[in-house]
Amino acid sequence: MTTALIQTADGTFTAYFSGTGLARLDFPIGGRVSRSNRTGLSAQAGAWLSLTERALKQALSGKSPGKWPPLDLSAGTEFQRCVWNALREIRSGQTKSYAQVAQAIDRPGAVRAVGQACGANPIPVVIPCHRVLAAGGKLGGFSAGLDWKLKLLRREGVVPESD
DNA sequence: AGTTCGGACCGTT
DNA sequence: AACGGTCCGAACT
Repeated sequence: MTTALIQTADGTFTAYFSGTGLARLDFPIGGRVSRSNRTGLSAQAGAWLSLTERALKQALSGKSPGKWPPLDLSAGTEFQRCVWNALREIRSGQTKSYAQVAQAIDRPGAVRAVGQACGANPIPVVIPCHRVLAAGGKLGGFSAGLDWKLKLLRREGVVPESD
């Protein structure tokens, strides 16, 4: 896997590319300053990086991200990939509850497992785990920090209920 | 209305 | 066997 840094107004993300596509995206980690490094990438990875960079910046500003590179979700279990695919169908500005997602993948009752799967999502923002709220439109949790979840949602025009 | 509590549910480690 | 990014109903303020 090759890694590459992506600078945005919100910090420096880290992207991981396998031979199949974008496999992982990390939120900025505090305090390190480095510049995007494109050297040493295969032509294909370079192209994917360009796509990722452009789409990520669009997504972060609440606009339509356009085309993402192919995603490599092979690290996940079958159930997790199922959930992640369902998440990708939630458009910007829309939200679903964990129960609704469970419903959508035809496993009502697997509500908590869905929560787990969301937390295991390797490609946040691209796979919009932040658009999944708790019942009643309440914020729910977020492994990368609730501040991120709020920030992303508000840029898409979503205002969660306060409990 | 709001709050707390308890149990049921299911995939992962 | 234990833990979640949950949910719902019951039983209280």
